[in-house]
Amino acid sequence: MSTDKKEIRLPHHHSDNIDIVLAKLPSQEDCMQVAEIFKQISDGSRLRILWLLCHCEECVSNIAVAMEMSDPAVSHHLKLLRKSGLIVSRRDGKEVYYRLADTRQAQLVHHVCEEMFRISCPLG
Amino acid sequence: MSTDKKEIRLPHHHSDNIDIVLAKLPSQEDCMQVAEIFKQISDGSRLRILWLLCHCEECVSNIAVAMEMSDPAVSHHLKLLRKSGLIVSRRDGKEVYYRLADTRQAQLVHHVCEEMFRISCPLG
DNA sequence: TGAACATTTAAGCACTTATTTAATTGTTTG
DNA sequence: CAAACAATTAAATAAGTGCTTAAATGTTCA
Repeated sequence: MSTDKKEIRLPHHHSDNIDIVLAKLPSQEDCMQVAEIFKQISDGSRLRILWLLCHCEECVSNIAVAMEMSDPAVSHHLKLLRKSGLIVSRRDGKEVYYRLADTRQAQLVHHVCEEMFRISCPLG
Repeated sequence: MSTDKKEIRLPHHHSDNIDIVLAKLPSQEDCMQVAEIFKQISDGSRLRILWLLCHCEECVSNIAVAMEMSDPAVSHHLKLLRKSGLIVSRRDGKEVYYRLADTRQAQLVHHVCEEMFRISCPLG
């Protein structure tokens, strides 16, 4: 397994440590993978659903009413969130309950959401 | 100024503290505002550009070569990042230099990106 | 089994987005 | 001023997204 990076020669030279920085530049693949996580909280509706699931476990119809959204719209977002690994689901009778996943990614996303709301919406 | 929230009555009752949670639920407007920040790092190319600007100040053509992208594509992403307030620019002669903004949002985004790469791409 | 409830899926639509190529603007310097 | 370089903007396009309505699937219980 090789860890070589493509040699990049920049047209201009501004700083001496640019080569060190470029050596650590994440690959396109890694960036796409990480961006996929952030994509989950890049939509207001989905971010709001995730915020709720950071604070309680709930079933689809309750989430839909709380969000003032249709069931299919909520189901669509829950599917994306589950596919990304940020939430998990369990069925109990007729209802399917969703909650935050117990992973480091989910914990980090939870944390950054709380902080960003604190910073950007201090009166909220 | 009123801080009232719309009364929401859920179809099902699963937990007793759901009302407390719903009382703290961020508004749709606040969620859209915060999601707008996360939208900046929800695209792999833009996330990679921002990662670079977290580590150095650079001009457009150098960024384009480093990213192996066209100048207009890079310029497009830089425009979005600047509009969001995460980066700032300065012109020096023919070149325009971009760097991370000195704001709490930018610092938080920087931090969460570093952590997410560490967690999701430990070998990168 | 069949009716009612809960959730998901399918199809379609309006809208957004990332990129390319080409043209334009801004800046320096011969 | 004109040529060269740096960056941005414009137009066009292909792909993706969020939501709606309608249909289908899954589950319970009388």
